[in-house]
Amino acid sequence: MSKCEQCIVRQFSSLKALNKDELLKMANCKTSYTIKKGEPIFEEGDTLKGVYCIKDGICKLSKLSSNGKDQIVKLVKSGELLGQRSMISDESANLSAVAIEDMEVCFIPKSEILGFFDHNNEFSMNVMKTICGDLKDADDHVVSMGQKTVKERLAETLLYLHDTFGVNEGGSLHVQLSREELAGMIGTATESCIRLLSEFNKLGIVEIDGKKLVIKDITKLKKIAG
Amino acid sequence: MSKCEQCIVRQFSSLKALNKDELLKMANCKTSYTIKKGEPIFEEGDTLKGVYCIKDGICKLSKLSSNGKDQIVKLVKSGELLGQRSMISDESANLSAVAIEDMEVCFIPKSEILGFFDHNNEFSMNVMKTICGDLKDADDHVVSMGQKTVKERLAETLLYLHDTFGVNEGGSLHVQLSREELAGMIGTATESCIRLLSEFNKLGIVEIDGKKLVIKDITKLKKIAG
DNA sequence: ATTAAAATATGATATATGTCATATAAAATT
DNA sequence: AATTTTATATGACATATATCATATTTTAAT
Repeated sequence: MSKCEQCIVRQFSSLKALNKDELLKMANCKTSYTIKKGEPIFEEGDTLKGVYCIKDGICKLSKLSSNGKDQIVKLVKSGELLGQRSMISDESANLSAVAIEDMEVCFIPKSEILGFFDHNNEFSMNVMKTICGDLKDADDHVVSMGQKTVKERLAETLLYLHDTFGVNEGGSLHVQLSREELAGMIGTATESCIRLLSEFNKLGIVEIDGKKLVIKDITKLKKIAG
Repeated sequence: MSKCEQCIVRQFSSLKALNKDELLKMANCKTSYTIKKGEPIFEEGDTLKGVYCIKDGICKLSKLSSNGKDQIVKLVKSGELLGQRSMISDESANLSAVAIEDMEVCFIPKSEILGFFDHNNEFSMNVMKTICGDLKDADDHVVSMGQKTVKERLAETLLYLHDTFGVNEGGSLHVQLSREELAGMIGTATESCIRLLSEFNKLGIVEIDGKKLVIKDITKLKKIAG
């Protein structure tokens, strides 16, 4: 069982407010998991008994719509916590969390986290700020979905992937989504997504090599995103 | 200066956790406003120096998109607080709040609210739960925007207005939005919104009398909303 | 290595939605 | 009451996007 003190998650998440004692206590009750690409951490409707610390890897948070398609609401990377909202609202998960690359996560039981809430004000405030940030992002997402065209949203999404998750050696976006997943982020049909990517490719904005996408003209992309 | 103890807002909002002393203290530093239909409470980008208690009336929270149109993200009614997120994130307002009917609101300075945060755990927890509820709603909103057609979203929105704000004597929806505003909620052009309303009218689903909309066949509407 | 399955790509076409023009109705102003 | 402005409504048309079909490429399974 590894310690929580040196864990990368501490530096970024609300957990940075925890002191040595609290971290030790947490290390004792956590469970570590490895999750393979494509596997779920939890599914919408699941009753979560705690939160998940993402130590490594990236996952998608999505929800199945009545049309049978998955809308991806958010991507989450290492250093973040999953399931905070469900825990606070005391509701089942509203979204499914599925790994889009191999992941390492730790599960921390609800009781432990709720204990921190009562005794560590800074921690509570951190969680609250995180959720407020998520709310702002979600509101902006609604505006974008309601007012922008698919093309604008594709441009916006590519920029988001670039800025949030960075690029590999060679310059391709680090997050490698299938066309279906990319379409699921944008809120469009897979074919439309493919077509627009081809268009961006022909315009010299994006270079396509299978799942590897290289942004060649970020200025144009920003102009399109509006 | 009226008291906060009997105020309707207390029953519904996070403020129900406040004790008599806290309410008295709050009553002493609050300012009451009357806001006429169409007037803003605050605009996106404004620096808020506190939160607003909605005592009476309804307002829209919206954001201007790069296409020059306003997307309405949420409607807020009496019993709710405005500006909590900005206060916690310590950021300027992300959305504009504009009255869609005459309103009575009270302004409570930031310092006052932040004091409650430190000393009243139940209050903090209430605020957190409210914001978590907003986040869930916003996520669902994103899914709906991304995956549903304009017709489905119109049906959904009419049902939301019906269920959340109720109907007048005569059965018409209590919230009376202009067609432009309704379109702004759905994320579509005003003409498309008008056209689909006409279609619903011809199908006997909605009765139209100017701004007054009566839902005649809620079952069909639910079926369309999906 | 061969085969099967899945993902990507593209064309053809249907449909939904946006835009522009214009008419009518309602509301506000003089 | 008359006039102007604004909101609602509808038609005509352009465009964006979805759907269906099919080819090709990539990945997985045997």
